[in-house]
Amino acid sequence: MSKTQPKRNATEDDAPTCAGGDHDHQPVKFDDSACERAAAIFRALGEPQRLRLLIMLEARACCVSELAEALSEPLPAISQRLRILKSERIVRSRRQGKHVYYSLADEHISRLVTNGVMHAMEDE
Amino acid sequence: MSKTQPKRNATEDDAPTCAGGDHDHQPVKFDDSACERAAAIFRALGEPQRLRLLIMLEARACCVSELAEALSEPLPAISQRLRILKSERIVRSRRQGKHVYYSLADEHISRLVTNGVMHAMEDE
DNA sequence: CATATACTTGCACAATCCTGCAACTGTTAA
DNA sequence: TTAACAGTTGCAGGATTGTGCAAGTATATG
Repeated sequence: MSKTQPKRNATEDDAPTCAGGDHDHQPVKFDDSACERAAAIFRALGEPQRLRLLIMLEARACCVSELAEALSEPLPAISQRLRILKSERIVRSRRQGKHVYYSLADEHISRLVTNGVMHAMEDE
Repeated sequence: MSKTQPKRNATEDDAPTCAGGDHDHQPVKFDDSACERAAAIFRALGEPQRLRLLIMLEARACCVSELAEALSEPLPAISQRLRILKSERIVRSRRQGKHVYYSLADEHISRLVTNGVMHAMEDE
């Protein structure tokens, strides 16, 4: 046994969350794929342009041209970003006439966005 | 005036969050730099390896070798990732003897991580 | 002081991702 | 059906980023 770790006590329950084992009676229960999925969501949120889109959508559903005009950016760029957000199920789209309205997928996402921005505004 | 947008009503309060203007009496108040900062945080969370680190740190503070052993990865790799997380003030480090203990920076981050993973586990 | 442990940093390679433009699809109106 | 509007998709640069290994720093121990 390598003595790299400081070894708090001699018992064996040393891996509280995500060691290599497959015991699932831990306080924070999560599996490997959930971790990857969560990271994918965070990555999608991790870009100023996309995040700004989401902040607008948090207020209300918008169509693509609305977003493009509000942000002063070409329409294909907006569409592309929405596509990425949709592929992660962060936004959903519904067609209405010749417009496509985008909105946040659920309350969970909404809270995630809000919390992130709140945190960013607080400590800097 | 271009009639690209569907124009819900004729009033002028059409930009609820982040239009180009500089009026700050809106429901969701946030400025440009906050958006970029928030994105930077999300981006840091947006990688499975780093996220896994954070999930471990959510349970308790760990030193680098602990994390390296638990995740079966070379120590420099862990250190590198922690460096990135620290540069975004997502984790903080405190030295204790010959070990350096890392922990989440604050409750806000902890909640962000938890919410993200929870969401990921729910709908897939 | 010299050595071992614990961790950090630098650098180069590879992969991934964002962007912009052009072409294409779908919907409404004449 | 044709034309105009709304949005999507494909593709090729260019930039950013993750990874691995080697070398460097810092702290404790003999």
